Amino acid sequence: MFLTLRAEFEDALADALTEAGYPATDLGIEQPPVDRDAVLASNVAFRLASQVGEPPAAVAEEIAAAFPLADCSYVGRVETAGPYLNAHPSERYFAETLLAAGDPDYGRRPDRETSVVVEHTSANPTGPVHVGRARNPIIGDAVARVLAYAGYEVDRHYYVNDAGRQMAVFTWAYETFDEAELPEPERDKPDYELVRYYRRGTTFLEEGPEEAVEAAEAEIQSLMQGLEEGEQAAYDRVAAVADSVLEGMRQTLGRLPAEFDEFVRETRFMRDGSTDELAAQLEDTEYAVYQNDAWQLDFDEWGIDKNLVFLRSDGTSLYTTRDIAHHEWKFETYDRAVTVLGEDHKLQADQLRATLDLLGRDVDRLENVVYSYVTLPEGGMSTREGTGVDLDDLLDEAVSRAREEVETRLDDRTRGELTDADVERIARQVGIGAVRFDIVAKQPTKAITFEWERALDFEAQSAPYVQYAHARACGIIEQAESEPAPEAADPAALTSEATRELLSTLARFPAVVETAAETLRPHKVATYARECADAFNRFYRERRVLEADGEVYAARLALVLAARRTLANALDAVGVAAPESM
RNA sequence: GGGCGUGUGGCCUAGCGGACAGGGCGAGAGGUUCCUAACCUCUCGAUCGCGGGUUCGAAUCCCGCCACGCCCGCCA
Repeated sequence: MFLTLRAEFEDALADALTEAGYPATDLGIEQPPVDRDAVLASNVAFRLASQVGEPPAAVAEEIAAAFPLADCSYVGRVETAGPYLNAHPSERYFAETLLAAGDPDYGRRPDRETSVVVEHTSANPTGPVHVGRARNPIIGDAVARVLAYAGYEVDRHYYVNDAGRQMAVFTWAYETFDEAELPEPERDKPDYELVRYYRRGTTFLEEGPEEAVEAAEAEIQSLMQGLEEGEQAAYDRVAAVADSVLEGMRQTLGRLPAEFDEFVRETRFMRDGSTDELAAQLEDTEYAVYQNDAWQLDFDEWGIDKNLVFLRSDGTSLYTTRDIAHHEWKFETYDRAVTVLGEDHKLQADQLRATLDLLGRDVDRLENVVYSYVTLPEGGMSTREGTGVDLDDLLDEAVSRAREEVETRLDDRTRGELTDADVERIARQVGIGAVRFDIVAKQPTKAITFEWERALDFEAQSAPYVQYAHARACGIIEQAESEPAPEAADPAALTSEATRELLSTLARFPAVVETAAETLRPHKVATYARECADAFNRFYRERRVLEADGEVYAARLALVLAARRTLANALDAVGVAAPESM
């Protein structure tokens, strides 16, 4: 509803400006501060005043007088406040918001008939997912969800780097070392079991006797060569390791939840010949240079002073070469491609983009979401070195703390009994939701230092805060004597500031989804969910629903339903569960 | 050295050209005969890293500097 109102205000304001004899460019539309009950405002008067040489407030008055209010159905009133022009909503705006927000699909935008692939996580399958990497699946999944809400057809991909040296080392280590000489696995899961070989192998290569290391290196080299030449046996050996580890990682990521439509293997683009084809194509471009026996691309024209080697002197391809072939495939298959990647991959991403550009692809279809890693107070996390906090441990701890919370509240409950299974489910929704929300609510480019207490705060501004507001709304509806009936409710019965403010907040949800999707910033939805919970909690404290009568009761109950839907969908759009009771 | 990113009360964070910079944590004071107090209300606390500039107007844009992070491999 807000989107419609904004469009209406823009048109009417443009008309008013023309009518008053001003140019209708740059309408200066903004959101007024929270303490104003206007929904939209314009600051055009500032600019026009300096052009015309009149005081801004006088110009604002002039525009207000010319404002075609009669043509508007959602803008009910326009007022000046000094130099500002404030638009107040009509009763119809509130009525339609109440109706729209009661829909289970509230916030979902119409189908755009545009497919987009969101690639995220794509961590090398070397071991358990640790918290340092956890931002990627959480942001990635939220980006995918927000895009889906905004009307895109979304596929989620995990790109598996199964062709690199790391995986060759891992495979060699797995085939070489005996389980008997390894420590006990930290968990009974394939990723935890296998990472022991990987750690053992890398340690051996660093510290082992020179001759043995050389022999190992030869074996690793031959494995990589096998992959490059398309030997089935080589693929099978690597896949045996990669698939097992990946399965363990998939289980952990599924807890967030972060699920994938497809695990796209790097080796796929070697086996189908597309990497070789691409390399040949690149050699023929005017940006290709042959230096030091290796084929490279020169990106001066793109302002990148670092050449990209796309064929080694031995003629083999590199990770980035394969990734370019991978992206050519994405471009053929999807309308848009979004990649969520760590800040350390930025240069590579810029080179990838430049390469696609020089190949004549429309690189506007490719967008990146870049995030910084989560670090520990003492430094970064590493799978190879085994430093860091495993995501499984963080989630377990979050769930267990949430369970304690639920259990201490059990005695104070006034509504319904909870079974043990309910308690467990709620603990999981709340605990994992808290971790997830904490990450998704922050701008990805900001660095995060991991601290248990901060990651597991269940109070204000957290997921549980929003979830709690949702559960309250559910509680009211559950105990109401009649079903909420938005179509029969009259918002005129909603008179208090708190009710009006809540309704105004709910009205903005579709616009928030739109902006978040456009800018690929799911944290905007998280911020909004918090604002919704704030508005609902204030309403909850000030106005009783179940004790009201007649029109007021019906209107408030409809408002509660609207808030419930909005809160549930805002949480869903960032991938946080919305329990009906907690 | 070059490139990219970040710098907002003690701590975390929103805002990224417009109305006195919003929240939360923390500290303090209140609030439940009433729909779940994981809540609400009030108080305390900010040279928006520093210095210039553009503008009627700058946390927001430009330039310089400082601090921190990341990258600058025929690794991934």
